[in-house]
Amino acid sequence: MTPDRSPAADGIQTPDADAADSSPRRSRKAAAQQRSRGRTARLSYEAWVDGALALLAREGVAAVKIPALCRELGVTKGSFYWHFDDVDQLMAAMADRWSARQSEIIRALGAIESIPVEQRIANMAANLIDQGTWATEATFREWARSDEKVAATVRAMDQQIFETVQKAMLDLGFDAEQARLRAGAMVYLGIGFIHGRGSLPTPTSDEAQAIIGLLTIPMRN
Amino acid sequence: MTPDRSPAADGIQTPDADAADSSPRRSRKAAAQQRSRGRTARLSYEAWVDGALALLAREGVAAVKIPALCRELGVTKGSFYWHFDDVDQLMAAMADRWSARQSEIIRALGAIESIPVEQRIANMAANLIDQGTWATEATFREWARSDEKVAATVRAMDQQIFETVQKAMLDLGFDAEQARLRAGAMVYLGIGFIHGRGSLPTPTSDEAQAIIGLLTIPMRN
DNA sequence: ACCTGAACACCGTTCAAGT
DNA sequence: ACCTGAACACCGTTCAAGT
Repeated sequence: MTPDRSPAADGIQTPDADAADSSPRRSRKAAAQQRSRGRTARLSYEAWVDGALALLAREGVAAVKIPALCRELGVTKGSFYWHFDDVDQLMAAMADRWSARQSEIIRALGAIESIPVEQRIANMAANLIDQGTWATEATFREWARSDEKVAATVRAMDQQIFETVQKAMLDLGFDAEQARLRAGAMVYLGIGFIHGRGSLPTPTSDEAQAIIGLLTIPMRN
Repeated sequence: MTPDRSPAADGIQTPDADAADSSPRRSRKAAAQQRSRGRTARLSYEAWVDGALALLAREGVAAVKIPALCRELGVTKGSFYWHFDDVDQLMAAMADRWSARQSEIIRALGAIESIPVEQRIANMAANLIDQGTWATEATFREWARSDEKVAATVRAMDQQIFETVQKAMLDLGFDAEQARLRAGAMVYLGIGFIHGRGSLPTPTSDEAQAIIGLLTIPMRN
């Protein structure tokens, strides 16, 4: 009921912090029961999340149902509730793992100093257009609308992307306000592409390049 | 399964054509039974759709359940299935009515010849930022991901908006390719704003104006 | 023509009982 | 520590029967 101010929503998250504890949102039940054997419990937990992500990738969001997951893993529904408090917690765990991966990709793409700034942005756009990325992204953003935990994860990712792009804009020589404005436009453009592709023809990478050009080198025209 | 190339998705739809038949997707059952009394059947049908839209506006997408709707209208679940084949058809009917309204608004905002082109675009942006519009839009776009009929309706709307903006860009003096590119960027930006607001701070109308400026008058800088 | 009432399948959740 | 099996509430859908 109260707005969820989870620490993950408050800025750049260090991907390693998430990767270190690979099951940050696990059930209170499981957490309490874990101390004695640790290993088996954790493996089992990861198997659930991996299975769910596999189902998601293969058959879409509508297929992620507890009975289907249990059939896949060869257990009964009751077992699920030993590992998770409810289905929302599964979703949060899936979102955590996926966002840790994405977060690492964004960080890597933005950090390579050896390539020019504009190329870094183009790489991020290419990553977005890549099928597989946008499909999973769209699914998680859809979930975010009905689950505050997932929403917080998505917010943290958007924030990280925004800050990465903003820094790139500053590196290009724009002043603070112009950098903020242009970075915001680019992030909204990317989000719009994720949701809008299907309504309008998907831009080719040349066209994507041209649109990025509009926002990065306006004085050339 | 096959990509839905419904005629409505292929270009500008005349809003009046939609408005004339106010229940274009009604149940095959209802359509067959309507000839003798017409009036009462239609009123009842509209009451269902209105009730569902009211529920949607008041309590969000998760609250649009058949039992809740029936409670509100004071009937039993069985009654619902006399008017509709299934819940997807209700959604399609809701989407139709809402998109007819939005379509008319867009058409009106784009058509006023007396005001300058840039102002027309700014008006469309203002309509988008208006709360109420974006909330309902986000909900329908969410539904579109799991319902092909709703998806077709959303596609038709995006297409109409794109063509309106593209025409505005041509009026501003851009050549065909630049107009297409910039209009595409603006539409994706708008869609991104609908889904992304919440992740990033909502732009003020001044900021929105500045972003539009980036895409409409690049040579000024 | 329009609605009721009862049924059925399916999903999320709980929990006592097993090993 | 981890899982089974059976139960319950809830939602979508069907359909014979009422008026």
